[in-house]
Amino acid sequence: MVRAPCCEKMGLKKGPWTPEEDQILISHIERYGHSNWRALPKQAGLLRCGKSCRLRWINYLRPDIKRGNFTREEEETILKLHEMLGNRWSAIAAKLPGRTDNEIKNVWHTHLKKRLLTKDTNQNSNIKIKAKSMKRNRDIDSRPISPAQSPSDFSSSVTETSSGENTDSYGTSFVKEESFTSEEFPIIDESFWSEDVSMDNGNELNYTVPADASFDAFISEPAGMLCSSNGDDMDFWLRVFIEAGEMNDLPQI
DNA sequence: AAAGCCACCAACCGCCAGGGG
DNA sequence: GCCCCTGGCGGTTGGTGGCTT
Repeated sequence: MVRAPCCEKMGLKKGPWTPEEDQILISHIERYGHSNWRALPKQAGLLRCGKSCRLRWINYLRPDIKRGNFTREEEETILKLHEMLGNRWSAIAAKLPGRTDNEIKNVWHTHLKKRLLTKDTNQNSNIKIKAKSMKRNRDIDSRPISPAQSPSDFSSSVTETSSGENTDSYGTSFVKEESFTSEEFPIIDESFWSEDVSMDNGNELNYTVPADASFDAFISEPAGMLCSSNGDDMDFWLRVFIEAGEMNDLPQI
């Protein structure tokens, strides 16, 4: 049996918000702000718990909320960011002005996940990508290691070309080879990472590289997925699957 | 026309981290 | 260091409306 919700316990209202409640909440926040969510409903005269008020405001009533369907660009951004960050909806939402984590989560579960699954199936689901040969349209030297570039500007989503080759948004080309799983990735010296955010994301391993790490430093390490970040801002990331011993295929820095 | 199914999405729940006493 | 409170997050649920049979 589930624990009785706090709202019910206190005789507070649950369920969909009425326009009247919305108006009360908006007026109150416009006038007094929302320094204390717990106290807010009482002050505003709402029979809701603070949590419910906060959620309603954050996800629906905030003036900067962007309504309407997600654009193709927004969906692509979500896919890229999800690939990088996993289910960190708030972090993804931070990169999409006017969109909420809840909204993004819903879009992911209702549209994007299915799209991804379909794509995976079509592409022979078990295929993993390995950076066998890398060609870049841009000189990798010109890429900032320091987080000064916007993520959308520097994200790299893998798409498949008609020739079966995969390219990212920079034209980095990947050759699909045999399948291999996370267990087969070489072990990384954990002392290298300033912040251990490693996680098992399906068959992939994700790591965060210190923002000030030199590119030399991290390509010298065999890795699954490599990212660089600076705090919350994931400004640069490089998606490479590298096998030990194949570093020669990487461009010289 | 009615029933069943499904997709969507707003809202809720439980957990966790951070801050203050 | 401990406890409590609060905000924030991600997972899940349930109501609603549209579609199919």
